Amino acid sequence: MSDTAHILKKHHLRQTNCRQQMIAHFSAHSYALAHSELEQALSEFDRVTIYRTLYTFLEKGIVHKVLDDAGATRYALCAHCTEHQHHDEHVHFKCMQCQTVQCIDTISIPNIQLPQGYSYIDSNFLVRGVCRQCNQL
Amino acid sequence: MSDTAHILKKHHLRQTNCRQQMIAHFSAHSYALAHSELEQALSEFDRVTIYRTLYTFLEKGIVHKVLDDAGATRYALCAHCTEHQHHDEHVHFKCMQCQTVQCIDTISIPNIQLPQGYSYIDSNFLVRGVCRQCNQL
DNA sequence: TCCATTATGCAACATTGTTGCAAATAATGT
DNA sequence: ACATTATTTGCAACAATGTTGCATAATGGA
Repeated sequence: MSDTAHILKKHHLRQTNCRQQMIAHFSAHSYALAHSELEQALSEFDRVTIYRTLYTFLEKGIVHKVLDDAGATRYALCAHCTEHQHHDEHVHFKCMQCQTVQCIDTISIPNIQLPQGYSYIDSNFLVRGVCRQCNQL
Repeated sequence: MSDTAHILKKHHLRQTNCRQQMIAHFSAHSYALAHSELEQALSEFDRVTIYRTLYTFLEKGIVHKVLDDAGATRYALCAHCTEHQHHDEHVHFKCMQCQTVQCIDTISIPNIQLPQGYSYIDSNFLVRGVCRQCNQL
């Protein structure tokens, strides 16, 4: 069974063309994808289907949301998420030159001490800078 | 001279009704405001004017962008920003109950060590949880 | 008060995201 | 292989968010 088929099966999702291709597309890219990029790359599917598939993947813990400083939400494959809980406490890095956003799995988000009375659910850490590839130009 | 007038003068901006009221509105709220909230509160002004004023304020370092996990961008007054550089390395806290996003000035973003080859510009740290007010219900 | 510059309002449009419903498809059991 | 059922998809329509061009109005300085 292919990798993409396996991921779908693991999460009790039906094997559909759109889902398989979306997972394949995520796997083929090391950076977070915005809806618009998926729409362009997978133009045989309807915009709405892509939105709904992203939503399904989010729910099941297949992808996680990546905040960007410029409007559109991006998504990236989860490494360790489950249907019950996302575990994405890693840093997201946005390169201001090539505009890509990637997950930096090697740095975990430092623990912070919230003020009295605040409780913690999760967090999202976006670092902006210039990535290795762009720095070497 | 009023506070709002002073802020505009400091940044060499003309004193206009919309700008003054926007700054006043920001000052009156301890949490980050989305465009839609400003539009509702300042309905005498055009949507476009509010967008452009936000853009101007961003440029001048009067407000900073606050990332939210749900679509729309929010903005909050800067404490220490200038036209030349934003200094917003504090934590933003989103309460999942009342949905407000506030700046937590008392916690600064911990320094993180990026992988080799990456350079740092700035960062944006969003913590999701439940705020003090909502926890006390 | 006049003038040059800048800001605003309006219209039009582009992008992003959502909802309802009918037709197509996937999984299941026979 | 086929029929049944539940789910997914495509389409249409819409809502929300964000952008651009241009004529008019307002601001600040001479």
